[in-house]
Amino acid sequence: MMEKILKKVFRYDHFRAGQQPIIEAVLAGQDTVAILPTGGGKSVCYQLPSYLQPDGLTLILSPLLSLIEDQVMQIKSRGERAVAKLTSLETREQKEHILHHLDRLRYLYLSPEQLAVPQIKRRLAEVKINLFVVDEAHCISQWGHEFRTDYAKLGHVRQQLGNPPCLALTATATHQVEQDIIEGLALRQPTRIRHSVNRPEIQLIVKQTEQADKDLVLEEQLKMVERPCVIYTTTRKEAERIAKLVTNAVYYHAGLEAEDRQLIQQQFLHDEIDCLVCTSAFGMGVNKANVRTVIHYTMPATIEAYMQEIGRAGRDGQPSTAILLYAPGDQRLQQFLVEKQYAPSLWIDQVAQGRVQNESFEIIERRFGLNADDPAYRLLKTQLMDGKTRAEIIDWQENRKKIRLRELMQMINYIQNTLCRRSFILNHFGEDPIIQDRCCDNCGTLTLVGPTSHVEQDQLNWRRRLEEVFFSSHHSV
DNA sequence: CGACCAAGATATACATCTTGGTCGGTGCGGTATT
Repeated sequence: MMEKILKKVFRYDHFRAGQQPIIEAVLAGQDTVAILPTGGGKSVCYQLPSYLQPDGLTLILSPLLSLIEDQVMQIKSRGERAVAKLTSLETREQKEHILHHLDRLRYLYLSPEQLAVPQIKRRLAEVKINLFVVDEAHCISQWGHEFRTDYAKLGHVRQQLGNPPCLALTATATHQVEQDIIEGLALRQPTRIRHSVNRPEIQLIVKQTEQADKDLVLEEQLKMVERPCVIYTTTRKEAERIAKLVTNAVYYHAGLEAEDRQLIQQQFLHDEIDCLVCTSAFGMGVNKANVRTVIHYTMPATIEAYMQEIGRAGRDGQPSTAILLYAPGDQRLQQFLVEKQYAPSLWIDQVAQGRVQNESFEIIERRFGLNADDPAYRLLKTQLMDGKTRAEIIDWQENRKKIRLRELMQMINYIQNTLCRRSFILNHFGEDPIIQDRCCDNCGTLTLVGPTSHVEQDQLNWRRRLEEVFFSSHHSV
């Protein structure tokens, strides 16, 4: 029966590794955490069961509006019309229309923030929800604690919706992240389906250098690797600087206009751009099969983030390369970025004091010159509104900082480790070590090829189009 | 915390050093402003 639907609705002949047990668990009504390699056909896992159920709704929580958009389009393009999305892009009228006709829907996509809206929550609590899906579930751990706190509240919301069975999907999760997911979603004895996070097609290289030589080392490496290539930097400024330095490179970060971001991503996807220099803003949901190389000009803050980022290489299974450049002191910027996410104790005192005296946040903000858009302040505000005391907040923050600095330290350990890098990572994810060809620089089994270019001359008109975009306007940097 | 930059000081007539300010990532949503 499952195979029939797979063929008829999704036009696939066979299930891919891991899909079947996940679907079975879902159909049995079990809470499930599934760690599947990227591009492993995760959407079939939650879209298929719906056809084996007489009625009811599948809710899908997704981190990015662009991902929601893509998924809805894909579903519609295979002929399924019973799908809708609830985001800030819908008008109030559209939202009301959707909420009044939930019985006609098979799939509803939304952001965690929308699910926190009382009116939406109330309405959804009245209908039968077959499955509560959290896509890119590592966001619960990565963003839920401080950056997008609605992620951390999904478990509570799910209970308010009558405890529908839950499916959490991600490509990379340590046991700690998996634990965060289970707790964050309030799962009960979940079925855990875990595939190896190893990506055998990606060889792992670290180049230690001095700060002053970094550009040279980068250029040297670029001569030896294949394109398409992604270069990750920590700051927007650096992304722009390096994009100027590298032939045919284009930069990408969250400071660009949404249209420019979309254009650049599309051009990269269609092999019209050969080398993309970006911050961590790039990558989630990007499914490009032939990325041959990912270079980190500066390191990310965690090994999980590193795996996510290099995991964008080699989706086609062909030999690929991940190179990380490290100069002493590189971790300091990441350390700073961790610390600046938390409010200084002065703010905590000022705001907590004001709240005790029953003052509005608005008045407190004005008196102490606090910026309502500052993420650190907003986190503090959320915690106070959740009823946490000054002492609890300070304890919590100290603990979180400690955890995150420890994660950063593990990243440093990866860089300075002199044994097999792959085994180091696998161990980090709780897996057994492995021996393979094209492993890592420490194993000494690398293969490097000459540079290649997938960009044909006649495709270079992207430059013209980009120049139009950049020199005509508006874009903020 | 450190990189970067602009303004000012120093010592000399153009350039270098010092000081002080700003900035540094990821996204949702909604509010205030053009």
